[in-house]
Amino acid sequence: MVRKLNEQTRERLRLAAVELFASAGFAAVGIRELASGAGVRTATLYNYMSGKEDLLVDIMQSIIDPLAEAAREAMETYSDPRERLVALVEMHVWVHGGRRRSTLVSDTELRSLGEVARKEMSLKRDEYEKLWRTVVQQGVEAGIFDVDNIVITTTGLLTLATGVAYWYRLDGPIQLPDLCALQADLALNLVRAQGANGPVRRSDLNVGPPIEVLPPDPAL
Amino acid sequence: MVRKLNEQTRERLRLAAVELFASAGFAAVGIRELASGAGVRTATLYNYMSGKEDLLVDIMQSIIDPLAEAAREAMETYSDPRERLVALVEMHVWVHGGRRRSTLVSDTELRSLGEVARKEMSLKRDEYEKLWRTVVQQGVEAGIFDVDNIVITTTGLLTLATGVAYWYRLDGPIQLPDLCALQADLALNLVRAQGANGPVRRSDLNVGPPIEVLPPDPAL
Amino acid sequence: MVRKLNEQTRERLRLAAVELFASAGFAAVGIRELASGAGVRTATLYNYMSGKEDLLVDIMQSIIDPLAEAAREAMETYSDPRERLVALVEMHVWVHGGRRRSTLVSDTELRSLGEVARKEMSLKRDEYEKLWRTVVQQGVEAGIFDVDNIVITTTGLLTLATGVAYWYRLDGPIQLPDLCALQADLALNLVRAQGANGPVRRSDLNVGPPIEVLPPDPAL
Amino acid sequence: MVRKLNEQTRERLRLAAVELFASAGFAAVGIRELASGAGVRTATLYNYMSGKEDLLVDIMQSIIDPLAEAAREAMETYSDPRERLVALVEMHVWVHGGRRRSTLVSDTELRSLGEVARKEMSLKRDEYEKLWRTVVQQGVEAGIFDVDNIVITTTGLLTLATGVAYWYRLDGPIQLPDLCALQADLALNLVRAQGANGPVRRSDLNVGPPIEVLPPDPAL
DNA sequence: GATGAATGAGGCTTCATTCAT
DNA sequence: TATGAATGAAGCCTCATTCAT
Repeated sequence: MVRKLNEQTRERLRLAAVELFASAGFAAVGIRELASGAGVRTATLYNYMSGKEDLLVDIMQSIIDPLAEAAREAMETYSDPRERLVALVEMHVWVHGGRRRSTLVSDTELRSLGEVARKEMSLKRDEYEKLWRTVVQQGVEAGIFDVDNIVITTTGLLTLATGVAYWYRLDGPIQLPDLCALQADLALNLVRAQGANGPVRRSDLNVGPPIEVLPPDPAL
Repeated sequence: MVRKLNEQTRERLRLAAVELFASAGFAAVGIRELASGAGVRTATLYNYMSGKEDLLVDIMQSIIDPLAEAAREAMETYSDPRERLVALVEMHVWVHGGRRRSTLVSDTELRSLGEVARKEMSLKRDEYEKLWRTVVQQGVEAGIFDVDNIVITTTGLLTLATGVAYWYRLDGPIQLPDLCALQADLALNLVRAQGANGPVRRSDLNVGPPIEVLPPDPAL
Repeated sequence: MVRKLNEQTRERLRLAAVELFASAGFAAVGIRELASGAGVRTATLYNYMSGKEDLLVDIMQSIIDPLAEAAREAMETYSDPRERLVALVEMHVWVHGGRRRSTLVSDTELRSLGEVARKEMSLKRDEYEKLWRTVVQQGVEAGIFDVDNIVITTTGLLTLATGVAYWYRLDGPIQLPDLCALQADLALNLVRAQGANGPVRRSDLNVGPPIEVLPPDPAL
Repeated sequence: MVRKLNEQTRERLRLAAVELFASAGFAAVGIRELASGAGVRTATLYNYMSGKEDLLVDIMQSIIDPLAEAAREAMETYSDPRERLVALVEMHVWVHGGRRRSTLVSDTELRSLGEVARKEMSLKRDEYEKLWRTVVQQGVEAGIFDVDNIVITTTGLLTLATGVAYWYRLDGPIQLPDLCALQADLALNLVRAQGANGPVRRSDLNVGPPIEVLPPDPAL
């Protein structure tokens, strides 16, 4: 029954880290702030981590692994490049909108990692992005995407979908599923996706609701 | 010709600051690094600045003011919302591609500023973004942009154009003017810009070359 | 009995601060000296203070509050202005002679305080001095003090009694109680205090031994 | 004609030093402040001094030498210990009231001097004080001073007369000559100076106006 | 598991001073 | 004479971390 307190502290630390890293940046956050955010003394932190970087790695892994997993799921669930694109965008936005702080940190603080961790994360990220590029390519080859430069456009798609982390608020006027749909349409616009009769929109496609990776959490 | 030693140091400091802030983040850069980057001792730095934040403010102003100026020029030069959009995107990309480090810092480190400077910069940025929103609105009202949500789309346009700072290299395979055109087309896609016979591309419009704000500099 | 290490350090720091500030002046004392005086490294100091000024404030409060308290006691214990004056002088000298270093710092370093603390201390000091002035006035009004200028004379009384901090040594030839009596006589001289048959001396009055505020400490 | 500028700077520097040292203390004053007080850059200061301590030494010498000189004059002019005491007090007060900042520095900053200069100044000061003690002793031996402890009383006399530097203002309500007379009376009180019919006051003695050492200067 | 205490290293900044011009 | 530029040393303070309790 004593272990309950324990997990509370661990959880508060996680939250504090996400909140602080997201708002001030990893380098600008001191362990004193982390400790007071978690309601303990600095020395206590070292029962929960071996160093500040641990916290950062945890945050990143909490994002990047589910994201990769969900991306694979999207690829398996759909085969039409337009549907695949929509699914990718929507699960990406789902995570970036639903856990904006964590994804912000994840997207921003690669440089703050030590060499080992950085390489590992970079690899994962590259693989993830390759999936997206593949889909764009498939759309182009299928003649249903009209794209000048595949690399730039893919980057644009990712940039666009990632951007929601910078401004979206779960408790704002827009519901997360609606945001997903809106961003999916933007993505289809970007690649000039074509349907039977001209430009295609999300609502024209046979795509289910967003894959619900990671429950949204306004604190994360 | 001897009096230049001074300006050389100042220039080297500027370059070092941009380079270091861009790659490691303001908070993670120590003044020792800045000093050695500028080829002087730390005490010497204080002949050129009153504090580390000075360097950051300088960088930001070097970007944000020219950007605002060029945006105003774009608005005056063109009246068609599609042309205006293209002009905005192209001068934005011109700067973000041509001075990627400075713009990266400018876009990322607002939080590192003290309260006074932060407010000032925020104001300027807000005004700048309002210009973009106005153009989108005008396009929608004119029936030539097909946009679901003006705010989200405007944010997307800015995100997209700003994103080039994260990956574009002046010395890479793509020429800056070409990048501008490509990004302009992406923007037109995003708003589903319409011409006489369907979707419009940059090449369909009567827009001159990008406004050449700030000469590109691979070091900046 | 092991838990005292802590208080030992704190005490050593207090002593070092008093000693150093008194002999070299607040501004001339570096935290390195304070640290080595306390037998710790500089970083350790900050477990015991939030800044150098803390130490100064502590010293001042250790003097000024007991002084005010004892002054009030003197006023309550006696009603005859001559007796009151003697009591004030003696408790003042008791403190200034018994804790010369602390009082020296207290009297000298007001200017080294930040604005907030300075104002607070100034207020307390002003109130304290007002008590003295009141006693002089009462003596004049009762016709037992012969004083040309009340303000100047009061200042002189305080100057005189405070002055012992500059030269008295607890371990010198003069005992603290004797010093008190001597200074009391000087004070009576200064105001030309009159008794039944001419000038009055301390031994003519019905005054008990000095109020023993703060035990004397040659280190303080 | 160019030398005029020169002397202006030297003079401004002197004034700035006195003003700053008096109000903040030698150790707390930086050469930047001295420079800006003198209206030049820091490097320029070194055309007028060989180090910060020079300024302090100059200030002290400007006080201590004239003081000693005037003390000797007082001893030569008068022979009655009561008159001598009055003359000493009045010229001391004349200087300490007329040049309060300089005397403040002079009395306070001995500790800030290097060993060599400190010893020299200490010697001068000791000699000066010895003169005072001599006078008190002579009064006691002549049976016209009633003093318990010669050393303590002498110290008290000096403390009292020196004290004016801490509060007197040339531009306040009290004229300097009046202040001298008031303080002379306080001194006579302190030693219980006797005349033909009881306690003696300054006005009972045959003493001329204060020796006018050093013209008063509110800036000094 | 929690923490008080301590610390080496380094944070940013100012110090007094020198020197070439 | 005046100063812009540079600097080693030191200023105060915070950093992340360890360890005994």
